[in-house]
Amino acid sequence: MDIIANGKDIILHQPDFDLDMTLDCGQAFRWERLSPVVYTGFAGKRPLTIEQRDDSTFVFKDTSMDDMAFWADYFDLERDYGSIKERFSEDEVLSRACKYGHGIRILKQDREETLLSFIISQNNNIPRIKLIISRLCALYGGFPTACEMRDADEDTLAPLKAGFRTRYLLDCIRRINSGETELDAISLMDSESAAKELMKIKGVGAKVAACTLLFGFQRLEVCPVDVWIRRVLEKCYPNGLPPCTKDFEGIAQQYLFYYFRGRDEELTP
DNA sequence: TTCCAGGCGTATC
DNA sequence: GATACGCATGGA
Repeated sequence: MDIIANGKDIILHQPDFDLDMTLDCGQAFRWERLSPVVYTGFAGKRPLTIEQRDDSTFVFKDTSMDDMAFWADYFDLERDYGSIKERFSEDEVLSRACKYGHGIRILKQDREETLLSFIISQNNNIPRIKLIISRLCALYGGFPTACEMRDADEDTLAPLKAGFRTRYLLDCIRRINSGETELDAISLMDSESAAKELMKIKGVGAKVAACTLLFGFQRLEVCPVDVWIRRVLEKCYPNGLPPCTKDFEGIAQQYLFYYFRGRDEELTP
C-alpha cells in the first residue's frame, strides 16, 4: 500500500485491486458506477467517490488521511491477495478464475448492513437486490441501523417491494433490538457457532449466514454456496474445493462466483 | 407465458 | 434427515 496526499485527494498505488471487480462482484450492493473508472457509494454513512487511473493507481476524492485509514481497512488493502492467488493457481480452474477476477478484494463491510442486505438477496437477482436496498436507503436517508428501524412494520417497509423478505427483515430488526441476536457476541464465536446463531433469525439460512460471516465478519474461510457456486462445485469440484484454498475458501468462492456467474455454457454438462 | 434470481420456511415422509 | 413446494417481484 502506497499512499500520497494530493490536495484534497489521496492517491493510492495498490496491486491486485480493481474497482469494477471489487465493487460489482455481488458482495456489496450500494456502489454506483458513474463511469467505467469512477464509483461512488457509501460504507455505513461514510461517502466516497473513487477513480481508477490505471491498473494500480486510485484517486480517493476529497478524502483526509483519517478517512483513508478507514478506507484502507474497508478495502482490505493490507492483505496480500497476490500470494493468495498464487496459492490458488495450483488448481487449474481457480487459476483461470483468479486471472479473470484478478482485482477482486473482499470488502470489510458493516455487520448489520451485510446481514440485512443478504436477507434481501435470497431468491433474488443482483439488480433487484440493489434496487430494494436503494429504496431502503431512500426511506431512511442512508442505510439504516436496526436501531433506526426499531419502529418499522410491514406498512413502513412496503415501499421497498421486498416481497416475502419483508417479514424476515422485521424479525432480524426485532431480534437485534431486543438483544436476542447480539452481533458483538457472534463476532467472538467460531464460525460454525456464529452461523448457527445467525440462523435463529427468520429468513437466515446457511447461505445468508455464510455471506454475512464472509463479508461482514471477515471470516475468509467461510464459503457461501448459492445456485452458481453449487453448479461450479458439481461440475468442477465434486469432492469439494482443493486443499490450496484452505483457510480462504470464501475468497476462492468469490473468484469462482465472479468468473462463472452468467456463463451457463461453461456449467451445463 | 413461463422461467429464473447470491434461499428459506414449512409440510410431509 | 431428506425431499417437495410455495413464496413477492420483475426482467428476460
